[in-house]
Amino acid sequence: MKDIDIRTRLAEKSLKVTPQRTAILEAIVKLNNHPTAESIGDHIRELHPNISMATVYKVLDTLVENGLIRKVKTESGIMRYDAEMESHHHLYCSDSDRIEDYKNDELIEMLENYFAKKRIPGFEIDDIKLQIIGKFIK
Amino acid sequence: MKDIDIRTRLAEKSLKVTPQRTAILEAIVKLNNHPTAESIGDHIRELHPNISMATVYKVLDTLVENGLIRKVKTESGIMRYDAEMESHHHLYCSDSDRIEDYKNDELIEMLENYFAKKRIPGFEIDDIKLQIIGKFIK
DNA sequence: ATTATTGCAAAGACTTTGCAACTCC
DNA sequence: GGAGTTGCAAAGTCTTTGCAATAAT
Repeated sequence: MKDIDIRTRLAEKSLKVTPQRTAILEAIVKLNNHPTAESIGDHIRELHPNISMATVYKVLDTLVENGLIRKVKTESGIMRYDAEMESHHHLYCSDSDRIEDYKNDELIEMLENYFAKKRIPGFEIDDIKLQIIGKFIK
Repeated sequence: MKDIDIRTRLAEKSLKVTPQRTAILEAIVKLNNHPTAESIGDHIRELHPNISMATVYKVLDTLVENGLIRKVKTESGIMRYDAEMESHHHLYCSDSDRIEDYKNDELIEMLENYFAKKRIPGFEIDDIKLQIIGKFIK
């Protein structure tokens, strides 16, 4: 995602294109590691030394509300953010705080087929997320 | 799980059987609703008016460490607790903070079979958790 | 008797809010 | 120009920590 795309994506949502917003969205895309608010702030502060964490949080909320990024929940309760908006799952390292995206259309399809046949009584499914916990091996 | 069982389960882990611990473990089992630390505290305070939240948190940590309960992560970042230790998944209500257990051995087996065949390169799976998001219908 | 646990108060981590100054459209 | 956004400081929420008093084995 290029700089121009980032500005476009903000504008498409009728969001004012500010340096803080472009920097934050760009950071999440570039870091590509499900960063925390804190690490986004640290990264941005190299170019925008004056950005405040309040702004980071406000912008993150705005981006989530507008469907430009997603929150990723963690065991520790610290929120992390992800610019990948397509349906995908997550690999969680059981030894560290590493989280990687895991895309697998076949798996998504298998689950959709399964739940199309086997309904859950009293429940209407919107989305399914897999948390795959394990170890990254070299 | 009866009172005697709760005391036994604590003792089996070489944990001292205190009124606070039995009350907290009993509350999680009885509430059966993935309570937060706060709602556990509120529930217990009816019988133990003096229990402190610090104790609630310490006991919850101890119970998690000893495998007697589990933490359930939520979108909001507030931790919730679950006394169900068998492998199971969760139904998350997209309109409220309701979370229900979802047990389905067939589904677990299907996923195990799938990942037995289809490995994830560079990753060794320990556990898989499904978060099924949707709406409870009456 | 020994060791672990409790409760209090205080601190900590992460996040949100109020508001005046400032920016973008 | 006007509505929306930023940054600061302060407050809020949830959770953890230190430590003396207390309770369990």
